[in-house]
Amino acid sequence: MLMGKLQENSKVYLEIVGKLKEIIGENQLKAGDRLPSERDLAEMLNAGRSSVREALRSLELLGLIETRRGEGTFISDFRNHRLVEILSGFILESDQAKQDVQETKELVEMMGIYSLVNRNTTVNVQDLMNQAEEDDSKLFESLMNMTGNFLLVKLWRIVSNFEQSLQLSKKKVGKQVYENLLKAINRGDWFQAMEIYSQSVRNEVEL
Amino acid sequence: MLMGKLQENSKVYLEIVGKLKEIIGENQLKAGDRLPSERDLAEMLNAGRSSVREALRSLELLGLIETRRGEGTFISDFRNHRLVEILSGFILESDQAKQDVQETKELVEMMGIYSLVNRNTTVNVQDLMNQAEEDDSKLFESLMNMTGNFLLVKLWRIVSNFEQSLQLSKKKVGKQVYENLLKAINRGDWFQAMEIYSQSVRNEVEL
DNA sequence: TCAGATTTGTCCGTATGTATA
DNA sequence: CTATACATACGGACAAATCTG
Repeated sequence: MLMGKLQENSKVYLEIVGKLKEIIGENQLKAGDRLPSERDLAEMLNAGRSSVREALRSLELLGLIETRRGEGTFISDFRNHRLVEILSGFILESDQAKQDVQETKELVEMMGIYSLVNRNTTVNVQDLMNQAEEDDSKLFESLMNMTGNFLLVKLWRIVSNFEQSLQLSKKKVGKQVYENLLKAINRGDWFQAMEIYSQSVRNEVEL
Repeated sequence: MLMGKLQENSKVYLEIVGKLKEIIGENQLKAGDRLPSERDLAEMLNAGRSSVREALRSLELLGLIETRRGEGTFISDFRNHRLVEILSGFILESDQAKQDVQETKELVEMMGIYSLVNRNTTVNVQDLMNQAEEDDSKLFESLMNMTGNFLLVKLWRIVSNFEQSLQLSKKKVGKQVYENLLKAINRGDWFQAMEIYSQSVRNEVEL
């Protein structure tokens, strides 16, 4: 029956989701690594194959794993979750949710900027400006990476993917703004950096 | 076999997820409304009950629907989706991101403070100080709630819970510090507010 | 209180498509 | 080509919870 705790209110497939999380963490499984087969998992966790499948499907929809018929189940890269399209289809009618997504992304970006200044990071202005030529997102992804805070990087990716799938209108930002922002970071002037971001990069959120 | 399109590479449960979205849309189903039973859905969509369950479970894990034994399956408030919790749970469990947890929590708190100032929020100093008496976390949870940004609140809860489970040592912060912080927020002086937080509340992070 | 119907929860058996050695 | 391993999918069976009359 697979009873994780004393009083188990949770359902078997939820317990399995938790177990899978532990398995991934303990074995340090990375993207591309293979999970045990459904039957092995069912035996390991003392549960039915259907319950295992329900757990695996749930995680597959989230984009955390990928199952290929005849091969097995594999950890996928968090960046590849097509979950956002599915979820955004459901929450599309909620303007509040959209607004939260955009605002959160902007807050995460501000966190990154603050973190960079706080660590006295010197950024390569020229390189980053070239990346901004292609796509504004590239610039911020690089900035997030430079913080060295992986959690922040992953949070940014999630929210950024979400924002793109929601097709929110984005403000057009001039090159000069970014250059000033980067220079402020290099000067260690976080007050100025935050001002620039807040006033020139952020999208206005009507209150 | 349920073939939605001509050549379908997609799996049955994914088609069912799509169909469910249509059913919800066409019938204008709102939070609390009941979906057809699993067996009815299986018959309607010409699929097996197991496949229907896989689809329903996936949506349940996301927090988009809720199933209750003996009753049925019901639409949830989409604002309560659990995307962030689930993804973050896996990210935190897997990566060595644990070292980033504390920093990220502090960044989230700073962004919350920034958001409050940015929205010209006036906080009730006395109430919040009382909450801080019990537990410092209470104070910040209330502050995050006041931002009105659901995602930010969720992020804070996740990171905060995880930080507690890591049993990190926390700095002891005096009452006067919090009072000054709250007053700075009410003055709209975010520079001062951030300085107070940064210097007196944050734990030093060795670089 | 009670009995019967409905619904989800869980597991199992079987058949099949696919990839690999 | 064969054999094995694996996911995909369906349907049956029974348990447990809930609802209805």
